[in-house]
Amino acid sequence: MNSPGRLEPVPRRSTAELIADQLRSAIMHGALAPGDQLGETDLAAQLGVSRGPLREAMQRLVQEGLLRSERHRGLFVRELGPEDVHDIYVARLAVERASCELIMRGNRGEALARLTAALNDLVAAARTGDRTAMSDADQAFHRALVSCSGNHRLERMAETLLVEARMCLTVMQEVYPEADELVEEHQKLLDAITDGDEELLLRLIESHMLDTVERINAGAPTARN
Amino acid sequence: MNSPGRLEPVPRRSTAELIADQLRSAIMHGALAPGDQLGETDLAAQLGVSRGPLREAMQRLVQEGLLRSERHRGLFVRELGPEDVHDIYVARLAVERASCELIMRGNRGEALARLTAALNDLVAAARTGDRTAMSDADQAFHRALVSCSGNHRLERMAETLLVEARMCLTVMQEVYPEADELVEEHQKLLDAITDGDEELLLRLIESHMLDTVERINAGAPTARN
Amino acid sequence: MNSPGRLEPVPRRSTAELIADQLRSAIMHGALAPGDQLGETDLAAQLGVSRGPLREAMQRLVQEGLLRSERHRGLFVRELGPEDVHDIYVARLAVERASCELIMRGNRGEALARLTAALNDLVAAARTGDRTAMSDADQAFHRALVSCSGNHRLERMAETLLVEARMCLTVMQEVYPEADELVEEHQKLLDAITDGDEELLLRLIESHMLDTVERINAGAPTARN
Amino acid sequence: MNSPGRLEPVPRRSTAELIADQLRSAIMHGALAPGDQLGETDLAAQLGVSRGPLREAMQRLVQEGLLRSERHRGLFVRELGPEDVHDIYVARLAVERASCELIMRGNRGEALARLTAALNDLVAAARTGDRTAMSDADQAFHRALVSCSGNHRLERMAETLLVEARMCLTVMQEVYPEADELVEEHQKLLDAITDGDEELLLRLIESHMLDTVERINAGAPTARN
DNA sequence: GTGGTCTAGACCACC
DNA sequence: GTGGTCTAGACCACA
Repeated sequence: MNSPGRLEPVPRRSTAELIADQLRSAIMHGALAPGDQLGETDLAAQLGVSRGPLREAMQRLVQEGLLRSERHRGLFVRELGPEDVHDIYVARLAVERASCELIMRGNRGEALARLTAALNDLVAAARTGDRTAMSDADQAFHRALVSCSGNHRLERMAETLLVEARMCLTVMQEVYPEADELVEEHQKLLDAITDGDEELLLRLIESHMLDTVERINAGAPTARN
Repeated sequence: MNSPGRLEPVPRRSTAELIADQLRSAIMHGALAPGDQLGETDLAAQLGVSRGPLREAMQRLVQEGLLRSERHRGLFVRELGPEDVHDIYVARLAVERASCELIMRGNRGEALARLTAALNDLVAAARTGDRTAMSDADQAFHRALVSCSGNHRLERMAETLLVEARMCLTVMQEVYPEADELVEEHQKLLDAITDGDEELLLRLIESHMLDTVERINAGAPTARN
Repeated sequence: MNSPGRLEPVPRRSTAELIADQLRSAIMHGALAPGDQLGETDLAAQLGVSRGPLREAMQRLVQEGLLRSERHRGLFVRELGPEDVHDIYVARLAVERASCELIMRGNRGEALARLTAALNDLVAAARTGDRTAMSDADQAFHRALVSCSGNHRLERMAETLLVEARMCLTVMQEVYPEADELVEEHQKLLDAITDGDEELLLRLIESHMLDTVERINAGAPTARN
Repeated sequence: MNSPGRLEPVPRRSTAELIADQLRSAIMHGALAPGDQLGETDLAAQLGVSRGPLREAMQRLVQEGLLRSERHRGLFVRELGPEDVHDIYVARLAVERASCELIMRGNRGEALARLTAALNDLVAAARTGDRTAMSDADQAFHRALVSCSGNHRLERMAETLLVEARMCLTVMQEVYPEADELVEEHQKLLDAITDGDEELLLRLIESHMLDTVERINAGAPTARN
């Protein structure tokens, strides 16, 4: 916690980073839908920047795998098919499972504090019934989970995966679980951490991921890859 | 309200502006106290910037009157005496009175909405009993009041005055009003706006300001100017 | 009041401050017109200073609101639209009205002396028929008015507002009142102070400001904001 | 598997991608060492490209975490400390463990074929005794392992992690295992896959990773992070 | 003063 | 026409 008015280094992020965040968010929420082309001129105008830094930002997203580059054609938002959904959640499982293990063997106290806070936010969002808010809180919970592992590489990998997972949900909103169910699943995860029951926790996180794949691919019209 | 993920211009403020904000906040909260000298080298290191932009930022604060420049000696945080307290609150009265008049003759609906929100924050802060939070909320209320006038020049002038007013309070915390009283005074202001009673509103804002001067200068040990 | 020949500390102002004054004056008189870009290299050469202090001076004017900063594009003289004219004069009204009140309740004698002198200068300028001289004298009268309030914050705020008001006039010279009218209006203000008629004074200062807004926005081609 | 002579689309990769590969390779092999600054002008000249595409490529590596950006200072090769070594190998463990599971439950035949080939290359490299060749073959083995999982996200994540792991080794070459040992460890992994012994395989891959962390951090002088 | 950063504008290749 | 690419030039910040 910062004492108010303390002198701290001014946080100055590069323009490319700011733009990348903006684009990532737009892709995540579906403002830029899978398959959409990203026109440089338009985007630059909308974002109030010139094409240079915009191109740098887009290359970041290409690197992440959120954009697909076709030479001399342009950049497009990557499209997701059923096998992508599976890939994404299996990869998330790998990352979050490792995070869980690290948490159980590490500083469980801090993790509990942060995750409890995240769960409270999720409950609050569930009460409003707002799908977007619920998704945001869901995502924040899992981001916190990985962050609590203390492993920056896992965090880095999770960041992209969470955005991709969100894309899956955005395209097919109808299959998102009910508010009660969503809260309950995360409550169980938290309980397992509280109880120190690692085996249970790993089983829960596995089913949490794999069930989601089932749900999405069951309900979804097949998208092109 | 922004739809999430909408593409918006990336907000990029200059380094000098960011530093100025940081310094203003530090002065406001007393981390840089009246009379303190601002060493370029130290500050630059603490803020993680080089001396160039730091000097530019400091010149901004000199222009605002928060810093005092002594040639070839350095820059110092301006000290406030009783007559400054009076000056500040009389100037605030001029600005906020004008704002009130504009609000009563302008878009009262929007003003009510924003000020009600600000009052709620103040009530919440009062419940915690945290002096700093209460001051912040108090300040935010008045900033909102002036902002609702729609007059950018009044806003600009208020910005500096609010910081100076805060400096007065920071130096002499003991005289800050009780939580109940604070909330009540602002509630009355809001009620007057709701009722459309301009005459009452102007009387209230006047006493709100002049009473504060009394309270501060009564309770305060005389500071050097 | 300085007794002539008294030895007083020479006011050694910083380079940045001197440069800022130069620039402010240039903007005020239209040598730097609204929308103009301020090239660092050129200006530094013209003023015979290096870029460092020049940048510091320009940041002062940005803080005042006379310049607008576009990141990595440069600094530009702020452009004024009709709503700016309104904002400026309403803000001036707030400041000068407060000053008038303080004068009527304070040392009216000194105020009368200084304002009478200022009015004489205005009359002299009116005789020459030189528009710039008249504007200068007009501005000096109002600066003196606010200065007589004895409130340094009001003076500080007036300083910028007077420059902005002058910019409005510079852009649209044709609407400036006739010499007779100008003198008469200020004579009335002075009379009201002499007579101690506060109510009349406030009414006069209000119409003085608001009429000017009317005159400017009526006669002026709409400028971009 | 390409049948030789088949006509396939030429992989026309963007300039930025090609440059990124070059840089990544240079970092991996230590031609660009941790802490080194990447001067735009120099690099552009050396690579025979202009600064635009170079900047785009560098932003890719920033996104990957191989470069660190300091605003207005430049880009630097990220430095690795002991805790980074741990992070990297734990993350690799998560990725490769998941890959192993997928292989055991998927198309084990193809995996065996590709991994046997990779092991043969490793053996050949071991015979030459060339450290770099051994590292290359080691890396190729693990890249193949993850690739056999068929999960593109795991592949993507492994790509960066393998480069980072290689950086760890490059900095501290002396701790790289003996040729015999290296071959033996990988032979065991292959045997476990052949035998279909998933439990053993997971234990082997875990110790393979964690032992490496031990070895590196034991033998290494503490590097700055 | 040097070098990072961004903008603006031009040219060329592809569709 | 649009995007990919590159150059020129200015601002910005560091040393």
